[in-house]
Amino acid sequence: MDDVFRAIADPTRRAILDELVDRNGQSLFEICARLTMKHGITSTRQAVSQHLDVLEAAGLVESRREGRFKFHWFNAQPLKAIVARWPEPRPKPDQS
Amino acid sequence: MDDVFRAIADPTRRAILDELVDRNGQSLFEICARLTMKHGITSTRQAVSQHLDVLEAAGLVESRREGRFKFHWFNAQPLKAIVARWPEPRPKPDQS
DNA sequence: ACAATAGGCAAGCGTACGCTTGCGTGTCAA
DNA sequence: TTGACACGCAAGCGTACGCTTGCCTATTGT
Repeated sequence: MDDVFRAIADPTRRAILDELVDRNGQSLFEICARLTMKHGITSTRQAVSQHLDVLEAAGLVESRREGRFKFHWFNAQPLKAIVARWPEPRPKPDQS
Repeated sequence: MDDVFRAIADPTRRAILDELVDRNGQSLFEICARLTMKHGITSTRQAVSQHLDVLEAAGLVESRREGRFKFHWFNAQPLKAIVARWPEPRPKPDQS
């Protein structure tokens, strides 16, 4: 659970999730290309690969190796626990 | 929006939100006491104060000064945009 | 076979972050 | 008035994080 919060703390990783939602099952190179094209992120392939490792450790991304490609899929389930954690408390009283 | 992700990335700040949900409108000292009692967090008052600044910058906490006390209230609204950001994409195909 | 492609591993670097420490400010009570 | 209490400000420190660089492995195509 801690890993999920850490994973979505970085803007580049959030952009990766955005791109996987837009097109699921991308390879590492596809993700790199989309990050530079659509988000202006010029990070190296290794940097993106490390981000994907963090996302995968958080359960937000699943991957599968096929030949020389490694495809990545988004998994939204860990995010749902975030909002469920903090229910609405008694509201703040107005100053009077 | 970026501030929200950064704010909930830290476990101490998440514990602060937990305590504010449990009892809304606490002062800084109350929060410090609860963190040590219920979470084993021994951070200084200044550390907790800085955490509250981050939470307030993210819109997750509102505060009001009354006399020599500063009371804090939780605001869950910024959290709702998180789950709404990443809708469920086409699912990952099973290997066959 | 051999070159090109897709990706992995590990070390190093700079910065940001969480935290402490020391001191200052304002409020309340005796 | 004076001391105690609740909190703020700012500088410094150590660590973790994001990123690069260099080199290596494996798969594909010609």
